[in-house]
Amino acid sequence: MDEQLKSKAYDPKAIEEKWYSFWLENDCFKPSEDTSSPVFSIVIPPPNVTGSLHMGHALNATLQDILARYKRMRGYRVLWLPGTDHAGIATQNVVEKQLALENLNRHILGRDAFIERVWMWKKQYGGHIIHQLKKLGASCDWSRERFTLDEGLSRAVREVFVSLFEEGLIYRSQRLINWCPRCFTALSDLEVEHEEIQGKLTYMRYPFEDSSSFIVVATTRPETMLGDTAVAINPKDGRYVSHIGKMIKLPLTGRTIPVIADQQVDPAFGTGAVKVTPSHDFNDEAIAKRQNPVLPFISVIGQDGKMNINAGRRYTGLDRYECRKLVVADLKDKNLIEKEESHKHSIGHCYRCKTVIEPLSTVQWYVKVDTLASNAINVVKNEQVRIIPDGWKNNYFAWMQDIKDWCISRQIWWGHQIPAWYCPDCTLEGGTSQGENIYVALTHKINGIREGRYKELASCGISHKEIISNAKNIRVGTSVRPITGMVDPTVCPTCGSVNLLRDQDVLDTWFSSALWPFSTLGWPDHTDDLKAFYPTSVLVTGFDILFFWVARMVMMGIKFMKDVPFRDVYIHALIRDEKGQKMSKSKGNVIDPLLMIDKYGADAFRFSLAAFAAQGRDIRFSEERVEGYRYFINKLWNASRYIRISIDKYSTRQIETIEDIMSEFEGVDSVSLKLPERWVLSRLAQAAGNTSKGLEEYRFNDAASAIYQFIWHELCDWYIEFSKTSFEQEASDGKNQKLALKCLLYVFGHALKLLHPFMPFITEELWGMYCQTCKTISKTNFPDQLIVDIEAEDRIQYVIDCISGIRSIRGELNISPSKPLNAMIRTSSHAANSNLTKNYDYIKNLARLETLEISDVIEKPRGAAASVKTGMEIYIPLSGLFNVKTELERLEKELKKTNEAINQTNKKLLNEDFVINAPKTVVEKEKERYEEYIAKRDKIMTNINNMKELET
RNA sequence: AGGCGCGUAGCUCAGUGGUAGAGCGCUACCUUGACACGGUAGAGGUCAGGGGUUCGAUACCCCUCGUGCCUACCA
Repeated sequence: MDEQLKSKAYDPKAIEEKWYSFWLENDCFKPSEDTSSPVFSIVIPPPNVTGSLHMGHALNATLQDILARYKRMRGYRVLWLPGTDHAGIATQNVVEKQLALENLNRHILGRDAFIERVWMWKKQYGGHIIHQLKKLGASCDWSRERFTLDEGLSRAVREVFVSLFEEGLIYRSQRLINWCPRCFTALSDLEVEHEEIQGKLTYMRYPFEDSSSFIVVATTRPETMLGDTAVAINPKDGRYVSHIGKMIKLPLTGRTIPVIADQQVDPAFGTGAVKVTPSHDFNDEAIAKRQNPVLPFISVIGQDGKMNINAGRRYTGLDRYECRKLVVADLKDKNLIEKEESHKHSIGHCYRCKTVIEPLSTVQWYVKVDTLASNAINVVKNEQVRIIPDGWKNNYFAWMQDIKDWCISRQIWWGHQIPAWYCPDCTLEGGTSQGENIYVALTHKINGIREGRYKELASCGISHKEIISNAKNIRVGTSVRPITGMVDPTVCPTCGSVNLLRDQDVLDTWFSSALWPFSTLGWPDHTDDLKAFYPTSVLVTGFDILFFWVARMVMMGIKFMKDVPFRDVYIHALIRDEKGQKMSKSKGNVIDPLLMIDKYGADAFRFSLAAFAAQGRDIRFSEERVEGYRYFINKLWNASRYIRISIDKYSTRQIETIEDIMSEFEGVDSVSLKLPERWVLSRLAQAAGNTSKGLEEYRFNDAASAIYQFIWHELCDWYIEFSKTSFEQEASDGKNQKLALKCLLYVFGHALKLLHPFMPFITEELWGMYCQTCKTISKTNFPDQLIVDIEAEDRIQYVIDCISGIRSIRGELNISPSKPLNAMIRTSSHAANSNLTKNYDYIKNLARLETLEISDVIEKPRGAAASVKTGMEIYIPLSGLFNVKTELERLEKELKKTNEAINQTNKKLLNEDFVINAPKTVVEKEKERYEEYIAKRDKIMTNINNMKELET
């Protein structure tokens, strides 16, 4: 006797690892060699290499795995390509934290040594999330695993960069950007999270130069007043128009600044007068640039978030927030604070470290996105890319139409260093040397100088080589021409100088992620994989990266592959905790998927995620439901035990393999089958159809519930119970065909296949129990084109109604299930009579009857409980332990229900408009219902009267 | 401020222009030969509120309330 027959409970731990290794060893996850098959390909949205699996990943991977496994069983050539991205800022942060523990920092190490160090870290910890995906059962082709900093992917990045630059779609520009003073880098607009906070609005008095009076401005950032270069008012604002052009003596600084006019100023907000700090506020930058001449830009805050020398000696070196306090205090001393009021406003935070971002004016690299974006809009409009559910289309369009140029340079070291070089020896049009516009800060003093223009350093006798190897920071003005190319240049193509400096910045990680759908397949080479698997079939992802990836992948795909990167985009929900809160480390409400797998098994966890994944809604994770699906697996396990026990009991021959039995059974003519067998085959067909339909339409929850419903409430609740009778009948009928046993195996085998994409482990385990030599269930065909048998469904449904009627009487009168009953059924139609008679044994056994009489001439016995159904009346004589009062109550309740139904139906039928306007079929149906209920009511009333006689 | 979504059983959620559903929980009875991680039978819902369209609305439209998210340059 083997393990299953002994164990009444399923233990996932024992088998999951075994089967995962088995699949790997047998190359089950690699695309088939058969190039004539249709192709289905998915690239995984690469998780951060620093990451560990969270619920979002688990859901994402589970859905992809379900699709991949399903399509494999459908005969597709499936590629699911895994990998991770290098997560520039996040990874660098992690390693820098490590260094800090050793009292080191990246500048001490130097760039090369630092990068070496990050690679070491990646080698040691980077496989973490991949390992977790395997625990989940993900059927990725691990032989094709990629990383955004791979040699091949880096070549793709370079190719794209150079090509976009040469086309003028990549350029450098000095403007305000979002700067994270902690990560010390620029961020794109998307990487800034806005959060509403309760702040203060400070009203400050700015006196006019002539001290005649003052103008009051309101601000949330008093410290920036040190960099103000104007006060703006709306040109239509009568209160202030006369002030336009007047000069203000800016407090604390001694500078004078003008009052200017600008349309954007809202007279209704604050005082209607706005201080303008072009260097530290995006609005103010725009106002400054609209003025003629342009307002001066005075930067008072440095990259470290501290005030710089321009802020004045008193404030230099203070943190922005310290300085704010001091400025307000100083103004108060001078009686220049009018008031402070509390004020709600939203401010930007770094998405990696949550530090408040600082707008700073710097030179950065940008991608010009307008034409790329409009193409990306078109392919969604004309459905070359489908977004599912399509509610997200609007968000996509809205974002795309409003898109601004993408800042792609980051001031960090971990990533793809920008392939651009500068020549300090070339001469600009005006005759000045480019070296005048390259500013170098050295790590230490050389020849008495620590920082300065390249030309200055060179003239102090510092060699080019020394400059490069000791540079801490190199800033290059926008007037300096970048040199780029697929090969690192060694000489300047213009002047022949060999003194080239490489751009220090790296590219945004998302820049390489945007190429993922084709760079992972080998582009820019024309590989077989690229030909076979691009465009990919579907991208499965959460909406939070719709813009980060989907949009950018579409742009890059169209641009470089001349085709969209994927046909479908399936956007799944975000997983929240039971209270609907977003899971986050800081809230401490994170549920670790691996914990769930440990506790309930990967199958139960996966199935829960699929069942949760209704379209267009967030998911509140509920552990209780996971537990519920573990029970479901246990149910399946025990159904299998029943089957194996039955085989032992009824099969005289050697056990055949499940594959043989299933194919043999396929040849059986349904005419030779009894109704329960025909019924379960039909229900299987329906379940298979619904499961496929759900998966094809990305309605994972529908697919999951179709298979759940079938296995538990049809196969187990009814067919297995019917089969007990069928087996006995076949054992005694002398033919020894064992059709029912084969049918059960056939249906069970198909059910396992239907379930396999959701629950790969248990289904493989059970499948294997019926055949040591068969191929893995993952390589069988998904059930398809099974036959629906409506007649069998209707007839068995009638039998089920009959059995339920008897069970109701038992249940409601509180009669023990073990007490055998005698039942009489009076039928009122030939069809009913013949149907029930044919299924006599099934009714008798499933309703636990001692005797059963079916006839159309039955006289209702005295003292019997009754149940009235369409076409039949069921009587259970209960002399002795019969409680008249209880039975009366039961009948009264039934009568009430029936009367309500009659009223409802009657109301409709009396409504002429309904009869005239409603479709004929609906009216007919309603009439039938009415008749049925009337007949039922009459019978119930008769029974009630009988009962009352008995009572007296 | 705009845009999007959600409000259905005690809880978590499906769903549909024509009889309101699931899982968990609850009640009663049952160690019946696959399964107590189980079986059988029950209880429980003005489908947020108000208006409109319709023969008929939980579903379609409008408004209100509640709630969540995204976008925005009100200093």
